[in-house]
Amino acid sequence: MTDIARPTKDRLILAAATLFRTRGYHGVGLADVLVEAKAPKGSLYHHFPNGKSDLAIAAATWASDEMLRLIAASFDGADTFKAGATTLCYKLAKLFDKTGWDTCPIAATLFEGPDNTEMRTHAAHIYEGWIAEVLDHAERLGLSDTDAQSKAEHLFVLIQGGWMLARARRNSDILRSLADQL
Amino acid sequence: MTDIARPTKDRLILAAATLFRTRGYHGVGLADVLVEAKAPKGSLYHHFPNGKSDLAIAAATWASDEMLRLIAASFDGADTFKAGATTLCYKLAKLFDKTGWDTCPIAATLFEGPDNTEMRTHAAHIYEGWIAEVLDHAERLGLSDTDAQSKAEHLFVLIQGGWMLARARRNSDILRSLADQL
DNA sequence: CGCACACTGGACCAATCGGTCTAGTCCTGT
DNA sequence: ACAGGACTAGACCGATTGGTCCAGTGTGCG
Repeated sequence: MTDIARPTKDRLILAAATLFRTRGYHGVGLADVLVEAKAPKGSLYHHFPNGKSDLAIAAATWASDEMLRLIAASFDGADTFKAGATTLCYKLAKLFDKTGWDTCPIAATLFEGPDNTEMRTHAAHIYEGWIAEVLDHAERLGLSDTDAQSKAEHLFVLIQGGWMLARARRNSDILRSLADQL
Repeated sequence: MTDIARPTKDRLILAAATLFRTRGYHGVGLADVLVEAKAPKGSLYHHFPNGKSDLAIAAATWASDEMLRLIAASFDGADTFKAGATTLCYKLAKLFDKTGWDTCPIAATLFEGPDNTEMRTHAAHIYEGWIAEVLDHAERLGLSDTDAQSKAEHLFVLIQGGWMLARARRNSDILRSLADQL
């Protein structure tokens, strides 16, 4: 609730994002997070009064912000939609190789949690945010409204599905070939 | 190990498949499965000596077989690859509406589990099986080898990503529009 | 100085986790 | 009839789970 994010809080979010991404919401115990973040339990419940679910939402939001930056960085210097999309796919392939074989952080963190409605709507909100970001760039690059919406959704679908196949194969090649399908 | 699958074993597999699909491997306790399957714990460990992980693999295999049947049913009466793929997408959309908003059963069951190498390789094997099944139909319908491989992978990616977006939106429309992208 | 408050540290808790074990029941072949 | 294995039934176990609680600690402000 304070204006400045504190180191401990950040460490918790980062640790949670990393762990949830690789092992899923239920697959990670608070103990794991606390060890990874080098923080005591008291701190966790100070910063996130609702405990694990609060932490999950914060972690997912953080991961989403990273993705939005990645999208922006890919499309900002692009002349065409396809060029931007291709750059994004290649950046994601690189990220995949670097971070290893994890799931989409949002799906791992929010979809799988308790029936918690808040989590699911937050996940949907995040995904629509990604599509909206792509859509903005698509329109800026000259696509018609309906075409832009369709293209943005299509890119989202390709990336999600491609990431999953890359994960199963432990090989990022498929991600790089995604742009050919646009 | 017997030749005939017994009702109790089937009930366990079915219950596990359903629960893992909706809440993920770690999100489901054995107690949940046993209640759903109306079976005691002794039966579970009789049929699946390695417990939860055995059960997960059996559930994933069962789910995969269902998917293979769905693919076959979609392509068997089709004249073109695109027609078969379209039918498959529509069948999946119907399935989505019927079963509700779950994840891909394989991903939910096997990806998220313990570091267990067996589980992950089994998941990869299952996915390649789906792609191979589509690939067979693609070649039968006249596509060249390389084209067929690419098309089969592309369809897999579209379906996985589309299902995820459908889940977030709780709306299967996107699945029906997938075939336009082929 | 000393008060207030944000934050840390970790002991502690009930509940639940996956898994083990054994006694009992059922069915089948002889 | 009876032996023996397949299967059921559930009590029980130690470990771990998410969560609570409070005594301390540091720091900034009066």
